[in-house]
Amino acid sequence: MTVPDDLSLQDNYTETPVNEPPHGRVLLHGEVVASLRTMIVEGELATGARLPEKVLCEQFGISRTPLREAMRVLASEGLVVLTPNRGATVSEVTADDVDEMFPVMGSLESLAGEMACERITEDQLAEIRALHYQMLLHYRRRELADYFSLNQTIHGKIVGAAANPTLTAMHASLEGRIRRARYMANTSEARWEQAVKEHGEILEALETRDGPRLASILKQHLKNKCATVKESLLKTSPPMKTSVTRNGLSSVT
Amino acid sequence: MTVPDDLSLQDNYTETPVNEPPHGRVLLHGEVVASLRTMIVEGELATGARLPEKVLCEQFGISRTPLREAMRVLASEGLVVLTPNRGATVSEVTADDVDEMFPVMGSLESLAGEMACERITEDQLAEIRALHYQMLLHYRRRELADYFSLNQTIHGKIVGAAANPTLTAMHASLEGRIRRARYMANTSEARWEQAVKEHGEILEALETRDGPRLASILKQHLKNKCATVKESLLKTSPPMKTSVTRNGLSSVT
DNA sequence: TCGGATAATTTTGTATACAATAATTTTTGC
DNA sequence: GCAAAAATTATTGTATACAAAATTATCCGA
Repeated sequence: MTVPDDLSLQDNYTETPVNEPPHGRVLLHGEVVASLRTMIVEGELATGARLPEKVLCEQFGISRTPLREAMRVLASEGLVVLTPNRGATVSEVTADDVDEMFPVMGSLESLAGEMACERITEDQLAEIRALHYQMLLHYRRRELADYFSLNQTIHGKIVGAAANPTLTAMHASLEGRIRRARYMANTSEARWEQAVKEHGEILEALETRDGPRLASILKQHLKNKCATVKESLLKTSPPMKTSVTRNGLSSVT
Repeated sequence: MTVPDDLSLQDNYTETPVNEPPHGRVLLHGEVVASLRTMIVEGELATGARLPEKVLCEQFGISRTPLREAMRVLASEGLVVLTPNRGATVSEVTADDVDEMFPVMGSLESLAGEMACERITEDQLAEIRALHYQMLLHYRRRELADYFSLNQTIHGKIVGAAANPTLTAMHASLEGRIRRARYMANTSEARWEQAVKEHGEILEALETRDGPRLASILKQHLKNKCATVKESLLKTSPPMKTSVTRNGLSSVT
């Protein structure tokens, strides 16, 4: 399997503090960071994959300077590991990492829920409600991927409703790292049903602006999600190795 | 006022994922990141200060390449703002930022407290106890700077006792950003007394391994700290402007 | 003298060059 | 034929070069 090798730099955006460029043009490394971040988080670049500069430079059509800047940033985000004189690889996600990340995610979302109850507007609530029922539809139809996508969106909207940029940034960063565990496939029917039930309670707590209740539901919801992921990690065979080559991304089983 | 201009690169360390270098030598940009991060967090480089590449390169004795890499990393940490074609400046810390950061800090420390109660060893507890009573001594003697320093250390030790690297990293990053508000000076006597009282309760909760109680004390403790900082920010005159020059850091009132 | 336009200078963003380390291949000795 | 050593190649880390943008200085007119 091979994907197109021209990763031309469209207008991806970064949340890194970069002021508006006076003349339209933007920093190259930022584009590359956004691109590679997506590729890593979405699993297009597998865990452990080497990231040779020359190849990536050719694919992005840039020189080594901005590419290397991007690598340093991704390393500081924990998505990439740098080994001096031996370059960069996509970082690994161990079961221990998952075990660490979820409690933190639970705290962040719990806070988000509490703040969201104080600040959410009727419009934002209506949006979340719509997403919720759309998600329920996907659940009925057993459309797992669509379900998960909306699920993420809803959690993101709740965090957004908390209107706290620091919280949003930390949540986004951690969410990206957690997403890499890609547990989606192996969710048991019972776990799924339970998650849907919790989402109903989440909406209810939001509607009644019951901050403490929402906080506690979200914390429990995340605890269950953590258990789901760990079950999945145990069952799943180790992820396939992909590598970056001149011809694009190729699976090497 | 001027400080020495040779910021030679000793062995500062980064928590960025960088494997051991096979041959002792380490990545230059990492050293610079650590150095500049400290300078920004400790307030040696004032909020809003421009960071001209040429000057910093001379001071660190390196070329622009690793310096610029360091700038990108600091930008991704939120300590520096990049404006295309106009370079880097130390980011500002507004009252709104403080208002955002503290609730998140409250959540993180609250989680840390809960986990610490589950995992803390007798040895770690003894260490914190020693630090606590040392801190009380500084309080009695009205040694504010020493008090604050130990205070930070204790909070850090509690987070460390939670034994969750993700949590530790996020806490450290946020702690650095909060420290920049440097509220220390204007803490009222009443606030100080209250904080000391809470620290007594913190130690008590740790000793009895009462996770929920510690979590709630810490959350309240951070809420009060937030109020202290905001009082202080209102009272304080805007911070003096320092700039980076060939001769070191110079105050320009 | 002041304001605005133009020119010189500085600073930045990206590309390339060069040196050092690591990986690979070839050679050599047994 | 195989293992170890040597030589070759590739890759990385840092420094420099060059072009584009922004800043500063200069000039000119009123």
